Amino acid sequence: MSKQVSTLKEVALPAVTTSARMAGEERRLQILRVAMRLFAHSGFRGTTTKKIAQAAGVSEAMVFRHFATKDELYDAILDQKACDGGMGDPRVFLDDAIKRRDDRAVFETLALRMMLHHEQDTEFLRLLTHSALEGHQFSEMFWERVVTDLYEFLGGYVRERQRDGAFRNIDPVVIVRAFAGMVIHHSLNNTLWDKKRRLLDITDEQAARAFTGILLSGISEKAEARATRGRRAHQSTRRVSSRNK
Amino acid sequence: MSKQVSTLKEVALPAVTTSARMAGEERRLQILRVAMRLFAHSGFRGTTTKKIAQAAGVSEAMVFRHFATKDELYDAILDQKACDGGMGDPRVFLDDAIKRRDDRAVFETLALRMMLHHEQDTEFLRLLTHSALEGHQFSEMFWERVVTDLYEFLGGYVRERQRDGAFRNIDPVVIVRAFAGMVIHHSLNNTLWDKKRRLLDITDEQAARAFTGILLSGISEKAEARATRGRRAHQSTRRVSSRNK
DNA sequence: TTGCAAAGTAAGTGCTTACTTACCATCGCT
DNA sequence: AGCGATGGTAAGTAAGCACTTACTTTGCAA
Repeated sequence: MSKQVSTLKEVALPAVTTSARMAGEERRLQILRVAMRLFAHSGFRGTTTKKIAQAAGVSEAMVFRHFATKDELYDAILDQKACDGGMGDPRVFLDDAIKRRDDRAVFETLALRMMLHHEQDTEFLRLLTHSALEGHQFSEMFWERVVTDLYEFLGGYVRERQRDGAFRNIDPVVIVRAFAGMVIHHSLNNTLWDKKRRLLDITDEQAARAFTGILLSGISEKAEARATRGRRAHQSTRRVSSRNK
Repeated sequence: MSKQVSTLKEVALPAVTTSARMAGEERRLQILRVAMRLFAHSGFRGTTTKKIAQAAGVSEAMVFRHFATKDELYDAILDQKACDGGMGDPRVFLDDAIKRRDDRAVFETLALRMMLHHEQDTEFLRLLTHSALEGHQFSEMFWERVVTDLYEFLGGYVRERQRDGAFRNIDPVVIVRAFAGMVIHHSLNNTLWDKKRRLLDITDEQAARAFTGILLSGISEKAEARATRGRRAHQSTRRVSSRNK
């Protein structure tokens, strides 16, 4: 590594050309959206109120008319993100699959929902990670509310299926961690590390199917469950995304 | 969520009480160590030169005597971390297991090595994540050098074992991603999100064994490979770490 | 048409930041 | 003893920060 390496990239986000005067609420929302983008990119400390104002095409004073402090603005953004919940309630959109005891559907739709959410709202993962690093309440709240809940819920399902004799007797929490690990790590890779997808370029559907396949084969009690499906789910999906070229 | 939530935690790192005059190189290393801790905690922008100086028990001017700029100090730290490589060369410490075609040993020792490294050098993951979020060269370099290399190496092994007929025909890159996901996500959880291990408290050995078990059963061609081992590797390891109480 | 509330700004305020300057203190060597 | 190299500091500086003040413009209802 050479000297003088660090040059934090400047994102010249083009000032939104909303020339005219805006209604109060409209301007408020616009500032919120703009600030969200900036906070997601540079974190709390890396984003100045001046930049926010410039990106919104107003003076700094306008920012402070709508939000008393920078903290308040940040919290307003996180509030919004927290209300989104993330991707909807798993208890709802997995209800059907769970009743049918369709393990593949349970894990695959969950994986897909998570990855799609992470992909369409890339700011979310960035805000969350920044928050976790900075020790901000948001990440703690998200953990306690969303993550804990998911572990409990999915862990419960796994436990049931173990009682059914369908899954091997592995600590359900470990299974959930393994599954979440594959999915979230993949999303984190795509939004943070390997945006160009140079190492692995597959669609979310392919990823969801592959991860689910590995996990289910990995925890299933019966060998039969493995052979049925998940056999043709791949064969060099690498660098052949439906999205690219 | 209530208003005015954000209060970035202040870490009152006690000033290192090294009263006396120090030799140049000694002081330099001390500042480096102290700064590493602070940068890992608060990132580049969140760490002031004043705090570094205070934590090292010297005046700010001393910091700038040893490092011309804050950037140079940061780079010096990342240089050191990068030279550590991370955890040693997998091609070396996996050599034996690979020659024996001992899949379990290959994945388990790799997982363990990674997790132990992450645990004993928690600053590493934090620095890396901060760097990735801030778009710093360090993360890119790490990606290109270490990560890409690991994918290639481990992917190569997987491909061989597929030719042997031992593994199912899944894209090797996907398999590596799934494996890395479980391991890294678990480490990230322990160092960033759930430091108290409230959700899952197992030793690195247990985690390595469990993840390897799931992965290998998940990708093995033969049903026999599954039953042999990995059967008794757990049964509610939750909340019973050898380290706690 | 006018009046007035709300949208908007220019130019600050005081504090913090990275970094500097000009000076003192102490160690080790002859 | 004494002196130069080196460890160390107090007190800056200019730029940048979050936030304020005092003021101007504009849409629109009566």
